[in-house]
Amino acid sequence: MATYDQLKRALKKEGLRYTQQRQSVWDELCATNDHRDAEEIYLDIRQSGLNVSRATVYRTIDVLVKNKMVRKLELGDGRARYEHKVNATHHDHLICIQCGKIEEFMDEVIESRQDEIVKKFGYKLVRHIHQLFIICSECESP
Amino acid sequence: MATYDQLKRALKKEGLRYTQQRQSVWDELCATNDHRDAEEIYLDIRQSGLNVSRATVYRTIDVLVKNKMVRKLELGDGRARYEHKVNATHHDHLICIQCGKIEEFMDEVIESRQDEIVKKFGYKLVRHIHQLFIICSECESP
DNA sequence: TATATTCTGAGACTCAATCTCAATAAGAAT
DNA sequence: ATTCTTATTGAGATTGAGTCTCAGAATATA
Repeated sequence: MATYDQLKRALKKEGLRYTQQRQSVWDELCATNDHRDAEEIYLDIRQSGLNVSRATVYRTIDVLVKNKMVRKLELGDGRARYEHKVNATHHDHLICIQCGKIEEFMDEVIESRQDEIVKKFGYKLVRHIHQLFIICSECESP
Repeated sequence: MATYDQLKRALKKEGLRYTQQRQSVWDELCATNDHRDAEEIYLDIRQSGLNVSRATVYRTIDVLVKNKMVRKLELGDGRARYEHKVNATHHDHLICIQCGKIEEFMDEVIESRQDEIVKKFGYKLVRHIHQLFIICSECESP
């Protein structure tokens, strides 16, 4: 497993033990490039024959997010989505308000404008959320 | 009251009755330029001697948001914030992750880049969220 | 192997937001 | 103004994502 060491390292850094359940959560997150919520991840783990509790799924995801192995997406609908960051470069999201499809975009001009804005205020940028809510081509003309 | 007609018009458009409670919620929202959550607005209404239930506060805010009289802000902490849009121009937000202070910014370059990105995908932009989470100058060097 | 410590899971709990439904109020008709 | 119809309100129940609890299980250390 390619991401085996990465998990072990993160857990060690946090002073946490390496367990089968934590590996299962990480494996499931890496299994797809989807943007799933915690419940979907929980169900997909059970689907694959393993048994990890909801509590452990949430707890493990928190550790992974803290260690930047997983990104948490807040779309404003009350359910956070998660995506693994293995081999991923920075990007933001386009979200179809009809079908829920999520796509990624990245724009250097926007990135640098953000830095300038924050600088002008005399602040320090920690992170940003940039989401474009759209109607995708399939939903527009089905 | 300057915003009396605006409320009446919106309610009529929605086929809803004009009531004292709905006026109170709208008044309270217009009373400040803060970014308050529903509970704060509810408490501030009670503070001012009026009595409107939490349910009515939530229900009225929904109508106001739908009619673009109020903007709903999702900061990812589970509590939506609201700001009235009387005499307001479009802007996005800078949020201090230390003290919670919210400031506004607007950048034409970013706005047009957004349009171009969406256009390139062949999609239709409906709305966007752009939030810069920062540490403000007071929090950085207190 | 014994002992200490962390982890897990089931379900209780939290909290913002929504829903229910009987009582009340608004608006229309007379 | 009074009556009638229908929408609105409020108190509290409910929902649902996420967190917490704690006894039992698993892991690490002596």
